[in-house]
Amino acid sequence: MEDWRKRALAAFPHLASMPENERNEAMDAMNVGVYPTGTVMIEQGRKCRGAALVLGGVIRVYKLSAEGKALTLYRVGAGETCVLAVSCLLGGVDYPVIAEVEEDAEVAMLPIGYLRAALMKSPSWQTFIFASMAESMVSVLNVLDEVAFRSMDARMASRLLQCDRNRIEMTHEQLAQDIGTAREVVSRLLKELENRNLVELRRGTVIVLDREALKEIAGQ
Amino acid sequence: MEDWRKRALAAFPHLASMPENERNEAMDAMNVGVYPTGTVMIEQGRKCRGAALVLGGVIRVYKLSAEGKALTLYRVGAGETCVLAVSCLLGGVDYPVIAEVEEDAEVAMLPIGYLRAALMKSPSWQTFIFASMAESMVSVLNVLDEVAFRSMDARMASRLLQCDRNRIEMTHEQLAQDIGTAREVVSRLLKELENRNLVELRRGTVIVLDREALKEIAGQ
DNA sequence: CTGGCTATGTGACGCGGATTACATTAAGCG
DNA sequence: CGCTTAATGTAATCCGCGTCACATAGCCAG
Repeated sequence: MEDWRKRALAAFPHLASMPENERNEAMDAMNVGVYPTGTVMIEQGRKCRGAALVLGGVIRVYKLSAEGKALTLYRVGAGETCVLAVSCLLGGVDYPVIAEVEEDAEVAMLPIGYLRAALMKSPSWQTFIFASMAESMVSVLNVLDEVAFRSMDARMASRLLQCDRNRIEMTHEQLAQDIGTAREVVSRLLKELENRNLVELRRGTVIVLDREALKEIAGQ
Repeated sequence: MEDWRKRALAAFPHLASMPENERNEAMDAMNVGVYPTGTVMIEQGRKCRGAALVLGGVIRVYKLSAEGKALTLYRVGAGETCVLAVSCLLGGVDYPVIAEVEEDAEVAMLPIGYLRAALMKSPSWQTFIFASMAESMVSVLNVLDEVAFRSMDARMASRLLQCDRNRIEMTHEQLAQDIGTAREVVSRLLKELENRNLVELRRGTVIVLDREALKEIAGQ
């Protein structure tokens, strides 16, 4: 068995639990590739050609304003798929966001035709795709909620809370692009948090010291 | 044939073009009801129990902030379905928005169980549901774009452009709830537009006079 | 260890728009 | 027809945060 197939099975339980012939057929249909950081998988307003199953690495999906301001919608990691794309594929609509590789990503592309057929006959695929769709919808709605109703410091706090091991290895500039503001604003807000001993600042990383207090700021 | 069935066929072409036995089975599974303006179909954070196919009237889907500010995501009219709900249903996630009847609505509820089965075997249903999903995703992304990147006057202008026969029968308060701002702001912006002869203001309605100029303000 | 780059710190300033606080006007109704 | 209520007009003010304009500080390569 090719190497990527093992990784695919590890990353996607629904594939693993599929009848063997069905699984092999699906995997035969996939095109696997490794894309380096910075690769733009999908551009604003372009149709895409398949469902991208991510085996490893991270893809960031974001919107870009006319003036170049960015706002991250969500990230897609191992075991996930870029469903927004799938939904647009199947619905035949343009994909109004940008998807860009953030950490070298191994991706299995499943052609739209195969996926369509699979959705008809395979409960595994159906459950998987619908669950992914719902999940990404919820992500987008959460972003919308934050952008529409919350102040920058609340958004900053809630961004800091989504990290593992209380470290975020990003520059202020990158954080700014994430939550959709200017770098100076991020610096200001972080400095304020550091003064209150809620975070520690290093060059290129933020360390969270007090999650509880940040939750308070983020607001429920 | 019951009356609502005719209306359903008229509103949903995919139903009409379905094999007759399949169609009848689907319609037998539906629960039809008329809901008056103001009925809350789905509340924030509640799971819902079926796919709502709208036969007539309008349902407004919106988000509500902690402080009570509202922001409309999209409206669902005859021939459409509230897919956000469907997506959450199928994905088993909570529905993080509110759906409320804006104009007395006749709705056919298709139980989740039936829908699941139908999606497995019926290309018609599959196409319909995926198209609806993609469409609502695009709506939400457009709202996000506006909220995140555009100024109030641009949002006002683009709101005014989505109307038929150049009339919008809403109070400033309602418009404010639509685009997520305060009533005073709407009044100010509209007055400004009236002074520039782009709209005419009556009590409870706005009349669009110059779509081209509004498009200019809305920004591409 | 030094020059040059990238990341960060910080103040000053301005603008959009939210808020407050009323005045005014139109519509509906007894 | 006057009263009541809902809708609108309009200041004045405030505040978040985006922008500009730099200063400083780590970091790596030569």
